[in-house]
Amino acid sequence: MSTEEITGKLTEKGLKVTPQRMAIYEAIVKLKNHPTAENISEYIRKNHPNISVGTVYKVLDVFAENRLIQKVKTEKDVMRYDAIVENHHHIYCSDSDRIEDYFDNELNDLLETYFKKKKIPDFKVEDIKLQIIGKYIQNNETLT
Amino acid sequence: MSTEEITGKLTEKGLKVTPQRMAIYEAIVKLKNHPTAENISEYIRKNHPNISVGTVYKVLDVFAENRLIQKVKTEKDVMRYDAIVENHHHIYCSDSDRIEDYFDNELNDLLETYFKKKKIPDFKVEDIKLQIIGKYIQNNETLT
DNA sequence: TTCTCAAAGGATAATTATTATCCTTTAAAA
DNA sequence: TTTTAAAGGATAATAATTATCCTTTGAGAA
Repeated sequence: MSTEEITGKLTEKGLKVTPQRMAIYEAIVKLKNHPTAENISEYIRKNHPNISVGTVYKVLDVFAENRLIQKVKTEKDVMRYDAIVENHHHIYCSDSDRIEDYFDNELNDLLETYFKKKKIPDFKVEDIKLQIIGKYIQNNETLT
Repeated sequence: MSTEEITGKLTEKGLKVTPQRMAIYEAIVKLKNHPTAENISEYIRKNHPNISVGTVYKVLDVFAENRLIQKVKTEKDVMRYDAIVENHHHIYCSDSDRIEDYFDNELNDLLETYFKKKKIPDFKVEDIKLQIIGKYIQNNETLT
């Protein structure tokens, strides 16, 4: 993602463009596996050694409020962040902290259709997210 | 849920039956809206004023490990707990901390069928949970 | 370009939920 | 009844996050 694109996203939301925000946004995009605030801090420290941890948290909050990123729910007590805000789901590995994005428009359509038919009383559905929990299988059986 | 039933659940898992565990299990069952450890502490304090907070956390962890209860993922930094371990989903209210259970076997079948057909490469699905996010609508318009 | 100032950042302290420690108590099997 | 590993209580420690408060800066106005 280019500097201009990020600048665009920020100004679009009426947010000041600062080097800190640029660096943090870039970091979330670049870091895979839905980084924590600490992952992000560590990553940006390489090129911006003087961005404080507090700032990282503040910026992440501002971004989440403005739907530039989203928070990812986990069973652990660390928050994780996702640069992708388009409708998608998450694959949780049940024996590691790996979290992958899962895109599936066919599934989205299926769910939309389903909940259009099957209403939940007194409730207006805004969004549906799947947590797909399971295990990654290494095909290492042929190796020793 | 009766004392005998709870005792049964504990012994079934090879867990010692203690007054603390009984009280905590009862509390989770009784408290709606997926209580936090603090909600539970507060609740049991009425009848068991000397159960310490540490014990509540320890017991909740033991219960979760033994699948007597489950942890509920939220975007906040407090863990919440659910006495229901059967396959079900959660409805998250987007403007309060309300979390409701959602049971729907038709939906479960639909998802099972779908993921039987549509494999995720190198991944074995163990469980699928929906987070249904939206708003409860009060029908108070006729009232003033 | 310079000025202005609300918004943003830095450093640090404070908070909050949770976990660890360590000694005491107790459930439950012998 | 005895035994003992497991469980609980009190308290301290940890770790993630939030608040504070002063300084700096982005960006619009002059």
